[in-house]
Amino acid sequence: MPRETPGSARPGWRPSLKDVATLAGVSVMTVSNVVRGAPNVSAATRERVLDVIERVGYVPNSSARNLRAGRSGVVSFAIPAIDNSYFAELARLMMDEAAALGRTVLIEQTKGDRELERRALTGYGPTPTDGLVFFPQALDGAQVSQYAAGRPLVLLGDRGGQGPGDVVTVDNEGGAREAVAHLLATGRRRVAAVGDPRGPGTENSHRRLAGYRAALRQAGLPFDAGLVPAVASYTRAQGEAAAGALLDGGQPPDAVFAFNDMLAVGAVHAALSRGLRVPEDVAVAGFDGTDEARYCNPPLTTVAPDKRGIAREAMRMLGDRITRGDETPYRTVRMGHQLLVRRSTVGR
Amino acid sequence: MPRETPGSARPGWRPSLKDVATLAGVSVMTVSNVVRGAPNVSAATRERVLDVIERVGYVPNSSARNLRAGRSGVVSFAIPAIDNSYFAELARLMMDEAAALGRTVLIEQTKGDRELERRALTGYGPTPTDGLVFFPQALDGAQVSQYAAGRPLVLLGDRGGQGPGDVVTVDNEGGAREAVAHLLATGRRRVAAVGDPRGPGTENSHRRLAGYRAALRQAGLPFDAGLVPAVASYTRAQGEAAAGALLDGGQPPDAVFAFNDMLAVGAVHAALSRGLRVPEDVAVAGFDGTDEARYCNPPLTTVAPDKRGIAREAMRMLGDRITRGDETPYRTVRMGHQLLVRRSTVGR
DNA sequence: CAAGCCAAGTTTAACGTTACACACTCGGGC
DNA sequence: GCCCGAGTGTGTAACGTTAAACTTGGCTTG
Repeated sequence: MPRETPGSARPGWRPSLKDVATLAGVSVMTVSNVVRGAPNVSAATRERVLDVIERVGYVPNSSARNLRAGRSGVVSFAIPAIDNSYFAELARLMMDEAAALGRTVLIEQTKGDRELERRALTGYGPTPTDGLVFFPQALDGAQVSQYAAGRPLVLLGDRGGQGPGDVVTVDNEGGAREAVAHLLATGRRRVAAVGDPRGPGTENSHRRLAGYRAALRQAGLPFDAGLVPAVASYTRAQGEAAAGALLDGGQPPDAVFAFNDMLAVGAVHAALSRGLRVPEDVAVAGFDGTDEARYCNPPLTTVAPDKRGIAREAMRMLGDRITRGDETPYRTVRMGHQLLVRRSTVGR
Repeated sequence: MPRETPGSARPGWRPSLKDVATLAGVSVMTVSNVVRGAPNVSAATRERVLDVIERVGYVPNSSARNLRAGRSGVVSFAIPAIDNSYFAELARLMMDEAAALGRTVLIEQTKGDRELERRALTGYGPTPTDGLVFFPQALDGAQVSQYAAGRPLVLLGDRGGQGPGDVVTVDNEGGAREAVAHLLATGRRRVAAVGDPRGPGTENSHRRLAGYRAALRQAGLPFDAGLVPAVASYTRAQGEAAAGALLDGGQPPDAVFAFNDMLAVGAVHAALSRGLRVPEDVAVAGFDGTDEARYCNPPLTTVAPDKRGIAREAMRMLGDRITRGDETPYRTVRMGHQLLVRRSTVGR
């Protein structure tokens, strides 16, 4: 299916408006009008131009368009890792919501790296983006604020008070408290918390840890630092390692609350591979409400944020900032969550 | 952290080279030279310019750069769904490999939709891309060839003979055959194949089905269409439904070979939730070698393609087409795979 | 000491697109 | 017969960046 080429046909060559115009015997503007569906083009002319476009395989050059328009219609979704089921599902929803608003999503992996997070925030990089939805991990509020500097920004995850952008979050502390309270209600007394990322870490982790402590307090149980191991990342492997170490210890827990579903899946695996029964010997609960947790064996009890709601609100707020150049004070939206009780904590 | 703004400070305003130049008292080209690290700038001048850049928060406009350069450094990775663990893992690797080559990856979800696949191929859309790595699902070779028309293209997955672009694949038929042969070798006699997407579907599925049939043939077993249900998508839910229906039938299988890990996870879930034991009552094997399969309970036997190799080769070949305008005949690279035997087929 | 050369800049002209202002040609109303 | 407006279409300038050609002045070199 060879394409016609008015000029020299260099390898990567693509026809421009000008080429189409020449071939169709009209001006560049008329072709542009046809392409954009603008008025003031007769049916006959339109037909002729469309023929040529079809014939030479013209596709508008989005770089030129973006330059002209001053915006690209692309928003970045900056997350630690796309192969974390929660982020994969969230990414899918973000793309859906963005598409509904006529935007495209560019996924950027920050891997919890300061420099990569900085780059995502500043908008450095080969793709022009109009703003971003950002899940911070390495950077604190002040740094985020400094680097983003005026770019439309929506932050995912808890923030104490005013953030450097709009915030969409769930009640991390409440969700964690409910999950742990549920574990305690089923008679567990040594509940481990897996996911504390020592040091600054994400605000989310701190909230979930706070929820854990609150649940213990309400039940009149002491906080035991020995039941709260550090993890290097929120992966299945780290969950297995951390839970495994606890289970191999002198005073193993009778329940594990993992700060996300990846860790929880790892914890379940650690228990089962040691011949322990879940939930009889050790109950496991997670956070994220991923599909993976649902299909885990046993199915995983988990705190499920309203992911679609998060995606919808994030894209809506970001869109407002972009199109309206919205200068109103930053808002925080807290989406709902649900404790999905499954067999990993209550058995059959 | 307010930024200095020479002109009027409209909401979405960002400083350009010109603004920096004015403020620094040099020409635009000098600023450009500083930014790009080009020579012929004195240390003093460089210093002064960098100061201003820092002060006003200048970030290069990539639309203008891309327009000027005629390419964007962005490649698209078009897949059916990012929340399929295999694609999520592959996406991560693609991004890593691309970054090593100085490129960025834009993930596009086609959802097995003809129109979305067409858009990905033509490069329509707000983001300029230099080419794409494409996992076809709805479109056949001729259509792919027509729509891509000269764009650098790497196809993922089996193709009979010459494709409309470079091809990176694994031995789907061989992998499937090995997996099924393994099931048969453990004494299974009624092996179901879950994943046949009736109609055209992906070439991969057909190859895996061919491998399944080949293994049966080698073992002298008849092909039973009743053991090969259709699925609507390669998801956990479809795997559960398809396997569930088989297990609830009059002549349930004693093993299930699922065409990907998502389906396999669903199949395991279907079996366990019916009180069946895996692998004692029904063995389950998958395809993809995802991390999720490894952490499944019981851990899932799966055919693991060399995903990193796939990502590396795909990006390398695509890069060659882009930078060298490579016009050599299309090549096909077949990456290795490994049958990872785990407890879902052999027990303890 | 003229010729040449180098470093440190500047000027110019694109890349492809589109907003805006302008031009032309018909019919029809007065 | 002249003007007006609607319907079509064209020309110009600008978006921000950079390759390439050009300028300037100081310094080496034969």
